[in-house]
Amino acid sequence: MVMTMIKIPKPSIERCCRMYSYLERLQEKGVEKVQSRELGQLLGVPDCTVRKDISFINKEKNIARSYNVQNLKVLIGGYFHFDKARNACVVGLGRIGTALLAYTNFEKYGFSIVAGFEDNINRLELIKTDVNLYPAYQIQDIVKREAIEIALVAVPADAAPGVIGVLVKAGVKEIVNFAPVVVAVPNDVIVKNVDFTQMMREVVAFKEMCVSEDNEG
Amino acid sequence: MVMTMIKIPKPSIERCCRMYSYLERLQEKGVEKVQSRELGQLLGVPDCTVRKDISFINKEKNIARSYNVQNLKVLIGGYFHFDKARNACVVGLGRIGTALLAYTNFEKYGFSIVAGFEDNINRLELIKTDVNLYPAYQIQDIVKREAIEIALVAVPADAAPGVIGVLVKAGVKEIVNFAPVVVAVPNDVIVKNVDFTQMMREVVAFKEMCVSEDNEG
DNA sequence: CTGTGTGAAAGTCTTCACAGCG
DNA sequence: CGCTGTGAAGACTTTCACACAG
Repeated sequence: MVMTMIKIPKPSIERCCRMYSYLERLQEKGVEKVQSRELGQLLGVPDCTVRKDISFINKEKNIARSYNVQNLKVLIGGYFHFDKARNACVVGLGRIGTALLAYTNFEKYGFSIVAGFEDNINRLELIKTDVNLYPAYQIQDIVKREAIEIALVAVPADAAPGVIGVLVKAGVKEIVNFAPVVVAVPNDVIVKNVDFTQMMREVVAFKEMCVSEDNEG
Repeated sequence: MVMTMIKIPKPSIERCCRMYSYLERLQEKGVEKVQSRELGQLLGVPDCTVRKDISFINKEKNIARSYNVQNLKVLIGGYFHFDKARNACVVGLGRIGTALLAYTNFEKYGFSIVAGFEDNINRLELIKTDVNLYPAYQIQDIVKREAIEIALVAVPADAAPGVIGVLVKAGVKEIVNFAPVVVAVPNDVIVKNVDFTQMMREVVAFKEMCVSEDNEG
């Protein structure tokens, strides 16, 4: 029942995601309180921006001397539904794909990789993992059967549009795309592109332009 | 001799980087002309934004009927110095690190991976690659000897601050950090964080907020 | 006195709208 | 016409600055 769907700025959403990760870490360390200043330092923004971000989400104002780590985490997590576990799959099991399959942090933070897909049947045999692997033509079936919400796409550039098309048809609405191409999708589907060459170029360009910034998602 | 250092917006820089990749691909395909509309479609922005982006860079106005792919690529590449080849290294040769070592696109687009570093000597022996590998304590020496400008950091979270500190001391000013921590650096150093869990959360959050956007770097 | 919450001001980025060229 | 280039308008984000709480 989301009724207070006040427009919250996109950069603000990104910062909240990062804040959430940081809060998890603080919680693991047993830290109980945190201030907007500290969070701001981490995010590379002033404290007032952090407070503003939180104010978009927090609709009950009890002005205190600092934030309770646990409460703030629950607030953000509840708002974006990070509290709910989600199933994901990896498509394309080359080096990047298998690295993702083995990436242990996902489980820890509420994402379960429940399937891996690969076109090349020979390669399927060779991969050692606990995750169930399937040939690519089974994407539709397995996505539905396993209630997969998120796909990590790590296929070659020329295969990406086809694969993403199939995923979208299967009902996947959240995609992280490691192939260096931009693929058009319906606008209820969110794609985040992670192109390594692109990233190196951006780092170079920012350096050339002297656009420093404390950090960046 | 950059004298016209007019402030160019950061999002604009990012779009230029993506535009550049796209222009490379068009050039490979032998396409000669491209219009702002088409570039805009790719970037998920209107054509006027593309033209504006280009106008920040382009200081000679010859109004024509479309852009020449080759010229535009040279213009952007020249401005951000993408034309110059750059040396990079990978630090941390776990799964992600070795995937990066093997990532063939870098060479193709002007980045040479000239070194890999790893703490665990046993692992060093096992990795098959053409890239020269070194134990981590040699970072300083090799960075200088090989004139390494860029580092891809793929070590565990708790090792990242230390490693990044060493890299910075060695003179590396451009870092892509795959460890899920934000590390403070001097502000002439650019760090781009690539945190997979973070990305999945952002995709989820955007979806929950119905913040669609045609695509995203 | 330290730190949060927030309306309003300032700043940044995007889009409009139209001149000008082919 | 169709498309580029761009000042100016508009939209969006961030930061300020101060009320308020402990």
